[in-house]
Amino acid sequence: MADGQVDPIGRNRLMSMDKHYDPHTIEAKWMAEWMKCGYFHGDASKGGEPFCVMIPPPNVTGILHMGHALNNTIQDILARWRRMQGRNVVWIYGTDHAGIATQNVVERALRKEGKHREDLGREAFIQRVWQWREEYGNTINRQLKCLGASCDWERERFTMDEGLSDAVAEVFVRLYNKGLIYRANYIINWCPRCHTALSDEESEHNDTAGKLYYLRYPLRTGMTSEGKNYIVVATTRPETLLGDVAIAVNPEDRRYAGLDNSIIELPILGRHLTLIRDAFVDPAFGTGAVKVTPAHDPNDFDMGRRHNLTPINVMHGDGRMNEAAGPYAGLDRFECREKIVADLKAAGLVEKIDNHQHSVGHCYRCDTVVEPRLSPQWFVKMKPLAEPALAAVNDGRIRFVPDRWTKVYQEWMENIRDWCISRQIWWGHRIPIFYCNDCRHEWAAKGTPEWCPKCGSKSYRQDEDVLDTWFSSWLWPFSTLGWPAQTEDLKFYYPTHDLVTASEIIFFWVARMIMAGIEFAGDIPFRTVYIHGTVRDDQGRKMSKSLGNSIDPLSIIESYSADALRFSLMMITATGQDVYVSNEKFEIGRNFGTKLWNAARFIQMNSGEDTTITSATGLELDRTLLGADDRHILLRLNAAIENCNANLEKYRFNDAAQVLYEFVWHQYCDWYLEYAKDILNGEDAARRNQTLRVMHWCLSNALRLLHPMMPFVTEELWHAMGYAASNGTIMKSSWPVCLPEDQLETAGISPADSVYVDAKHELVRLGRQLRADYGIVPGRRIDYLIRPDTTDASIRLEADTASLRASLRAEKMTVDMGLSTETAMPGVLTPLGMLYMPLDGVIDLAAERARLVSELDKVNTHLDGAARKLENEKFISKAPDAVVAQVRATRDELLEKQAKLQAQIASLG
RNA sequence: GGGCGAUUAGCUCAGUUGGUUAGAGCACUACCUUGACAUGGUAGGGGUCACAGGUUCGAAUCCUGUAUCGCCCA
Repeated sequence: MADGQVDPIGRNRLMSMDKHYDPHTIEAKWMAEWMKCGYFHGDASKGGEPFCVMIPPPNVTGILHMGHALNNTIQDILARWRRMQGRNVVWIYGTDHAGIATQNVVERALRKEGKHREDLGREAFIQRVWQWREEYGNTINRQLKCLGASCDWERERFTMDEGLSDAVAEVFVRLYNKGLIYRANYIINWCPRCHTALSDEESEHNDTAGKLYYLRYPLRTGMTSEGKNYIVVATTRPETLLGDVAIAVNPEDRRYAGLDNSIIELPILGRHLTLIRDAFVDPAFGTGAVKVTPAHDPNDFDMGRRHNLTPINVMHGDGRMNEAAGPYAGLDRFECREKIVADLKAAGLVEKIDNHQHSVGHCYRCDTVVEPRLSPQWFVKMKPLAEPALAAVNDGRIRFVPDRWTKVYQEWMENIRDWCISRQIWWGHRIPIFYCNDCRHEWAAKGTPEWCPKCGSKSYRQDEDVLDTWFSSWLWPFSTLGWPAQTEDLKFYYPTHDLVTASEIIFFWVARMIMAGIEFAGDIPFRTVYIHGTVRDDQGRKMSKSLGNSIDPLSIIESYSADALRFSLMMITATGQDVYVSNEKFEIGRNFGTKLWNAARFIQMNSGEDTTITSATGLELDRTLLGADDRHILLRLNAAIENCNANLEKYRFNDAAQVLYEFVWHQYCDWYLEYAKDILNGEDAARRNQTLRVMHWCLSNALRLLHPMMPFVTEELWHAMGYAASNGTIMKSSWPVCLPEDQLETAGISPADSVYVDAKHELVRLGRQLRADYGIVPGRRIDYLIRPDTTDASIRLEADTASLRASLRAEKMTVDMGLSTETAMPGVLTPLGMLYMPLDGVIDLAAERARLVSELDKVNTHLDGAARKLENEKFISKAPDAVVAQVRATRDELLEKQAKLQAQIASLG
């Protein structure tokens, strides 16, 4: 509003609108207004048809990046669209506590004070994290509001909330009692920096340039087939040799025959190793002999178990070598590697060192090289949970969009491995396992037990570890709705509808939610999983802090508006494909917003004070007052509504955006408003009034269709144009539906109108081209002659001469079927007939002929193609009749064109 | 090593079960300050659909192979 006030009644229409839409104050104003009015709030008790979306909870340490902008724009479109369709919508927002990441952040802050978390102790440290969360943990919440996200902010949840923590404990106890949670000494991914175990999914494998060291292990007894008194093993991590317990070769490998009982000496430490034979060893890799270090390599761990070997752990949790490393104790693992290689070289035990590209696990939170480590951890047995979750996708109860992700999911589910859920950190849900100090009993319980359930002792302790953050996230779809209590919300909104997320967390999150939903809430957590692409820079690189190629969505909002950000993202993001963004791409949305704004401004300038015209609730049509373009734009609007809906139903947001862009800009603004100018400036008040009604009707529908993508400018215009009179907000307006057949019929609107006007537009374009070809300055008014092909065309064109004159800037427009051109003049073939431009001056016959001949060439080429097809008997007999008929029609049309062009060329003499 | 995806105009991408003359936005060229909009208008130029085979009356579209790039898993 001009005065910056919200006008709930909507009659306070803009008297003057700026040429340029200024989003800043307007966006903030409407977000505040919507929240104040509670429009985003979902209430189960109001019933109706539910629609529920769960936000992928952003990390509490997170700030909004382009990936969030894309992800949440899509969710917001779904939420706003369904809300306008009358569904009872709730979009749940919240954050997860991001155990490792958050602890890292707070530890970093402590370090600046020269402190370590151990200095504070567990309780005080956790207090400190809560404090941090209070202060900084709300950033993304504010940022999402800048984006316009219509989350139900009243329901904000946090994975460390009391309710969600209760759900976590409940689930742990149930699984434990069911025998699906177990503790085992197992080789896991260990982050020496974060000092904790990681799940397989949290260890990211990157191709890394490393070295392959070929080391000689002396033989105490025996000799290789080549007569050597040592065995050469290849390894990428020589420091782990300190933990070697054997040498392994493939059972089929002839090279090492006869060495089975030999004694092999471990370099440096001098330990005696034996040779084992295991099919796991690839004879083609390295020398075909590998060192076996069960405490430091998952494959070696498995081999060790198969051969009853005792693992030797040579490293501390922080990546330094321990006492078992002998002379290297205390060294960091990478220092140790250098030192050990130097020592081996000095001892003549290094055969060679090759460059070697290999895949190395890195901590997904801090990028430190992960160290496989043997340690006692808690695991969830996944097979029993995976089976029903796999079935839910296989039988179509849950659908992935795009479909190809189904296979990725199936693959992972079918080969699922147990989930390591314990983390050796402090920030998170502490594992609810208790150990009795007296009778050694171990049990799982919610809350704080009073005594040991077995012996009654009050002396017990709780497990020190906390749970993986995903152990709370996998419960998100129902824990946020109150589970384990059977709340009204849970009954009404669960199962939820659409889950919108990125492919990176299909395993981490999506798959596990499906398992948890079925296991604990008794039903699938959602019906559709829409997987969108990754946001990349304009060179296709992932956006990252280290590359410095990130584009901050807030700076885009600042310079282009949230609507522009949202609409641009939708325009350029093909379903499920990665999206390349650059600053300039956001001009699409900004320019479109300006176009929309100015269209509205134009209408408003022409509307006067008659508020009945501007009603958005119904359209009165009088067939005697409708021109062809009025009828045409109403048909186009119907098509836009239909296509927009169809595309939204299919999650084809870019197509939906394109449909609206095309309708508003190219149909409504380029053609319809231009056509309307003539009527608006005309004398016929009734006609003027009818056209204004159509103009408003189309705009009000376009605003509603656009609202899910561009919530702010559409709401502003909704009020500015007076459409808010009945309901106060576009959010509560009804989602557009097509004008029904009978109303179209009553108004005399038929598909033929659409065909005719499209043809007329083509005629106008060709007429303008003729002007341009002859260098007629835009301001000059000239005459045109049309010789229509058919009586129908003639009648329609006859009735339309005013509009044709206006679009072609013509002085006189003659429509005459019997037109004969005695004098040579420029002419062009149009879908409705020949269009001539009689010029006062002499025409350039040669140039005109060349123009027509080139046109004729094109026609001939296509004619040849069509003719060739029709001469082909196989085509006639095998192609569907409809296709053959189509080609015949095309051929006939081209023949007609050919004849006309030849006649025109002949007329030039 | 296994799987998935991509390769179409200078750039970024559409092209939905094979069927008129392969589309859009940006960029480019020319003209235009016209009473909504220069964040604009009008018109225009620009593509051997990565390559090689195959299936078909007909292939950007289906199949096989090759190349390049990217992602996931091991």
